[in-house]
Amino acid sequence: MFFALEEIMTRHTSTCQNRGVEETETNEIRARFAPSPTGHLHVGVARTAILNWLFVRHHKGKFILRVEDTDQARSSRESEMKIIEDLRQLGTDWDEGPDIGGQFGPYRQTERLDMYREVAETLLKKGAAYRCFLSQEEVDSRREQALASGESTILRSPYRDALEEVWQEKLAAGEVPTIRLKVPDYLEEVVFNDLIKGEIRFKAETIPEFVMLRANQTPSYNFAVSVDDALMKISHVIRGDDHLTNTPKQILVYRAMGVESPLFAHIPMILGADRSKLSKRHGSVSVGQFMEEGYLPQALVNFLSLLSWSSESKEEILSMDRLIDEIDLDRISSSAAIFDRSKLGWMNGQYIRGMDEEDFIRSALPFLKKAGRPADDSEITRKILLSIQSKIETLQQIDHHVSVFYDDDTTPDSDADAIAQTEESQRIYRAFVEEAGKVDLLDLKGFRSVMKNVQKKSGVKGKHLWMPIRVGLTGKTQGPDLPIIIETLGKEHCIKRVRRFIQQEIS
RNA sequence: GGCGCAUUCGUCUAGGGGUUAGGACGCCGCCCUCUCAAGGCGGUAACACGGGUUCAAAUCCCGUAUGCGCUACCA
Repeated sequence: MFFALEEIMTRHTSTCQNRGVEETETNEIRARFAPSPTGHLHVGVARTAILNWLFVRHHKGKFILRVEDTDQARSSRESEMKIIEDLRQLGTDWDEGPDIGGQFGPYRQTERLDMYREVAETLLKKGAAYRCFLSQEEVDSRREQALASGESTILRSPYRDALEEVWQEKLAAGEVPTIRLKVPDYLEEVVFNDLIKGEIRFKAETIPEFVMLRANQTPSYNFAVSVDDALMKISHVIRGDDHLTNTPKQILVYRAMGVESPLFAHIPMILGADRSKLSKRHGSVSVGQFMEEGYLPQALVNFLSLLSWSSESKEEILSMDRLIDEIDLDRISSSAAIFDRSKLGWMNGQYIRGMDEEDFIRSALPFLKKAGRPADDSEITRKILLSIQSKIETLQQIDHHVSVFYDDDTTPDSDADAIAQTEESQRIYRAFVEEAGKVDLLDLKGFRSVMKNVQKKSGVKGKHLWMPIRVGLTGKTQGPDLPIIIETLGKEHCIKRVRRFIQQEIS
């Protein structure tokens, strides 16, 4: 499970030098998703995962899941499990990962610590990195000074070109250095061609000589990422554009290792309604939360993939297969997108309405149960659910729309009450109670004949007859079709509900 | 402060030298209808600003403004 480092690096180096020849062999598309297990799966991060996954499946490559857990304080195994669960829920799968292993494992950074140390050591020997004995405090104060005097805040450590005696002495004295990357003296700029943003250039003096290995011997993010991507033979790095300025640092690590850089694609960020970074302040942000609120995985995936990407067909409701088929880095725009909840709602509604009966019932039942209603899959329950399928945007809204079937004593809306109080309505209600009392069974047929008689007695017809009845039966001016309500309520409940609106006659 | 990225209807976006600047969400109206939805039809609304280049600029170039990101021994 653990390759000799030199061997891996030589292999990489040689493939990159003999490109033409080895091309076919090393041409495999390999992309990765590398979350840090410090919480739930944020939709912005999920979007990155989805894009990577779609891209890989489109190109018939390999998708790698790697856990970046070097931040010991914030990482947890629970979080890792939750993230994996959410990824599965969204429909993504991976070919290599911490849970299933793979050729280039291990896939947790904390299990790769030896590799980072080895690479750091190698880079030290090659002169591509150096030991820095600056303390955290010294680094901070240098930065403050630079800021105050208006100079560049890019740190150039005094130990960068220190003589061997100097650092040997420090080492002997028991001081533990960090290992910093050396930006080569001859380097003028780092240029790369981002697959989405185009050509990006950084002047060498603006690239910090960042810490690769901390004093506690753990790798920093930029270092670990580069080492892992190189060793795992990642061909395409697709990630948020907040990493754009990290890229030159990482490119320098690849060069120091003598490894060819992967291709980069920096996708635009997802923002909240106020154009700031999408966070809890903007409402739900984790995939888990959206699932709990009754959003469908496929709708979320579809919606997320349409943020900054568009199908050439201009269609918007796209199945997983179509997304895989049509995904194209060239069609990803380069500006940030705002997370529009109302459009997500609409799209989720589209998916809900598009479900066949069985699918819908199966997905709806748990939410009915969660709402404390009898979730028994009986014929009547199915009818109730189906009657509101076109009214909801999320499964969670089932409870709200379904209450009319279960609650006899809801307090009427004010506009409903106003309708119930009219003299005409009162006439209708009295006639209804009287007529309904006469029939044995208030099923659909019974209801129709009762209403015919009510119409005759009250002299009211059309919507002036039906709306008061709706209000009398439900306490609301809107809701599911009346027939299904009658059918599920039955005679007793119908009479009971209407009766409570009848005022005592004063005379 | 430095560096980097971005800027087309309120939002997601198409279009990338010649278009009545297209679609979707939202919103408004109409139709359907016992109601609300759904569905159908229609309407509202945009090229940040200033300079160039060009016969012609939303589109190419340069500036400005604004927003965002990075600037840690966080990721």
